[in-house]
Amino acid sequence: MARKTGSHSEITGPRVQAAALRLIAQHGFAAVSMRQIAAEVGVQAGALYNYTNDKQTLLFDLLRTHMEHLLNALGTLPETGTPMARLEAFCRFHIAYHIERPDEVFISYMELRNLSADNFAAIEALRRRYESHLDAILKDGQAAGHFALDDARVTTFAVIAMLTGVNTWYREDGPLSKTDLADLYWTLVCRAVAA
Amino acid sequence: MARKTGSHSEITGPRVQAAALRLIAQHGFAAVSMRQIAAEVGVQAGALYNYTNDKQTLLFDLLRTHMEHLLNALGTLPETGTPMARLEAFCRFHIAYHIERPDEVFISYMELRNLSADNFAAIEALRRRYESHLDAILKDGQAAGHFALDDARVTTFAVIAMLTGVNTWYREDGPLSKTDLADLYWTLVCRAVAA
DNA sequence: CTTTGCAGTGAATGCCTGTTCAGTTATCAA
DNA sequence: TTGATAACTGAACAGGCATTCACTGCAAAG
Repeated sequence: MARKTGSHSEITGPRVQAAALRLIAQHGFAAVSMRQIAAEVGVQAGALYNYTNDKQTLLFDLLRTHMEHLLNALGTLPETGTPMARLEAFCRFHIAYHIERPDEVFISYMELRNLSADNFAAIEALRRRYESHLDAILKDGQAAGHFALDDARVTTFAVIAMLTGVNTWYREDGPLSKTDLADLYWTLVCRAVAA
Repeated sequence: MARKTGSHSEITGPRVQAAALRLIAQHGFAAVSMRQIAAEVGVQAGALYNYTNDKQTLLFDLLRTHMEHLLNALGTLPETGTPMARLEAFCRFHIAYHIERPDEVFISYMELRNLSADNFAAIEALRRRYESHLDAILKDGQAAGHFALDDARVTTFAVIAMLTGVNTWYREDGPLSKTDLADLYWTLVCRAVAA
């Protein structure tokens, strides 16, 4: 019958994703060719089509996978506790998760415009689900009188932009530990929203 | 001698820049061809080379021009007053300037990786000059005891990321006026840094 | 009215693109 | 050992790429 052991597809498949992720993060989706990705994996360009329908789908799968993992990880955060405690947990989670995945984060922001209309809508829906989690925390805290917000929606955007901005400058070998980093940003967020 | 009146180059030149700006912001540098830019202007691709040495220089000039205009505009802000007043002026300036130029801002962040090494270094230097302006305000306010900052450099990055994030969601025809917008962000920044 | 030279054309250059597919190789099941 | 088939190759396809350049049309200067 069919081969089982000795099948390479379970090895090559992830390697295609990894190579595409790295190269697209570095050079941009349009600037990276299927031949470059194949060379990184060590196969010919045609072999990539065993693992993706086309280049567009390859990009979409990278973004979709990232957003799904992000939402799954978010789902493990406790939903109980004060809004302040939940906000702190969210901020620390966001920084910790994003700082470990700079390539995924980078292309999830940069390559949206290279998605087809359908694919774009799908990724945007996932992103909105993520943002609505923070939005809910802020509105709960506002209602409970713990936060003083002029506009919860704008605050959501502001906080997420601020936290995600870490990826543009943080370096693993810099002077700040990841704990320092999270402490600094949490202080800023906390002061900005506290009543 | 040479023609003066009737020369089109003073008209076509800016039109090339404008078309390139618009198309690159929409589709990305690598995804836009010289033929597309030429078509937008209404000439053949070869004619573009009367206005730029090559595609790379066209991108570089767009980013350099944007950064120089930004720094020039920044230079008109008063250097006197309390650190708090200067910080408020900076925040309102940053939002107002960026919100009016979404395409320039977008490509200045997104297309850095498509610059040659030399060109990248030049743009980065201009960006650092801009950021150092905010950094100086924060350090002055810290020294004068008006701000309570755990790390001025990180605060600079955090504030700039937060303010620039406006461009990702603000729509002219939305419910918020630009004054509302600036008020909301200034409140957040002020609370985050005030002693 | 002739000369000047700018602005733009359109064809050509050599190379790269995503994608397909007939054919080859390697490994397993029987 | 044989037959099946997953995985991959390498060539081919039609088209697009940035860039160059001999040439044309035209508006202004002298």
